[in-house]
Amino acid sequence: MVKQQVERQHTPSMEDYLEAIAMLHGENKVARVSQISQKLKVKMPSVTSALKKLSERGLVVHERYGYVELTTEGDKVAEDVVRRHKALSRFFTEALDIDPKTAEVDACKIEHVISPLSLERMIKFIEFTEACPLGETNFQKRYKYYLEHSELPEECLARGLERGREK
Amino acid sequence: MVKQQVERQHTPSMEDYLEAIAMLHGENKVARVSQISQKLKVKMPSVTSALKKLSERGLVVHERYGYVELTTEGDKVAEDVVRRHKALSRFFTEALDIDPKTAEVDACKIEHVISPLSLERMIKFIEFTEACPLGETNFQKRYKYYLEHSELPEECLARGLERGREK
DNA sequence: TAATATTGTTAGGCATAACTAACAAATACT
DNA sequence: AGTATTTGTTAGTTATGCCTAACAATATTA
Repeated sequence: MVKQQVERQHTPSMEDYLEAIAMLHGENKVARVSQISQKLKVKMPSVTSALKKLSERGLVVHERYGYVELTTEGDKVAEDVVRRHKALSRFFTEALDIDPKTAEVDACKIEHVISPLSLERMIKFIEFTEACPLGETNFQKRYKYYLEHSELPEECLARGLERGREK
Repeated sequence: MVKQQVERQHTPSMEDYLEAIAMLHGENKVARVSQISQKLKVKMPSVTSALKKLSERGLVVHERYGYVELTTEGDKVAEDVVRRHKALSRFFTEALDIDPKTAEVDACKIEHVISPLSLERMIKFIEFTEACPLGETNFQKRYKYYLEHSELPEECLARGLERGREK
């Protein structure tokens, strides 16, 4: 009788603002409207109006012409976005061998929509492949060979395993 | 001097409509406003207005109170969305061992934002693991063991490989 | 066929989230 | 200190994409 699926609390846009503010805090100690604007590639008035909404929701503190601070709650949300972002970016680069730039772009989009379960599985995937590379039969090595040559590496063929060929 | 990154042609919402219409065509031969409405969980007026836009863009043919058809162009777009959807869904279920329902939900979101490269890599990943399972040292088997037990399977430990421990 | 139910449309409203133009405050420079 | 530049805000516009309410066409059925 109660709403089953919890609605996402914040929009992708709001998450982007929080993430940018958190990153600027990490880089420069402080966050300013102009910097947020640059980082997110939106104009300053967009930032001002976003900050107004985030203030109302108790996620940031921002007084006119001043620095932008995250509240405890805002920081919690921001850190979670950053966590998702990093996990995705890492999964794309390390597991799928995607170039860092594309991985970044994709992480920026997907971080807002991926389910907690899928994210967790990607993290587990990376953990596992790192913990269990099995030396030269290394899965990732074989996978990357396949990516580069578009055909299977020898280890996959040279064992006379006829599994799966013609039924 | 020319725009580097090609803007996405259609919004997630428009892609959803096209995808739904293509699916209904597959299921029922015809697509109607009420069915699209049900499938996408939006009200009928939202469908009507979306169809108007899609008509203007030459992606669907829809005359008042009639069936909805895809143009050649519309079908091309729809099929591409479906392709992305299926690839993602498959990657989540088969590579990450995620339940089909969550995989569907995530595919529905991510299909609109993932880069062609990342998608292609996920497809390659599945192709590779299927073509090269390496029998009992099967990567996926070990990965699933790790998921279930939260610790590494014996094959990963029982080889006296000290790689990476301390330094 | 006339009444009813279903389906679809139109009109109008609302929230999000961007934008430009104009103005105001703060900072930097001479 | 006074002017110019940078930074930030306000006001107003636009586009997307949903919604409800009211109405219209189509389909069903008594």
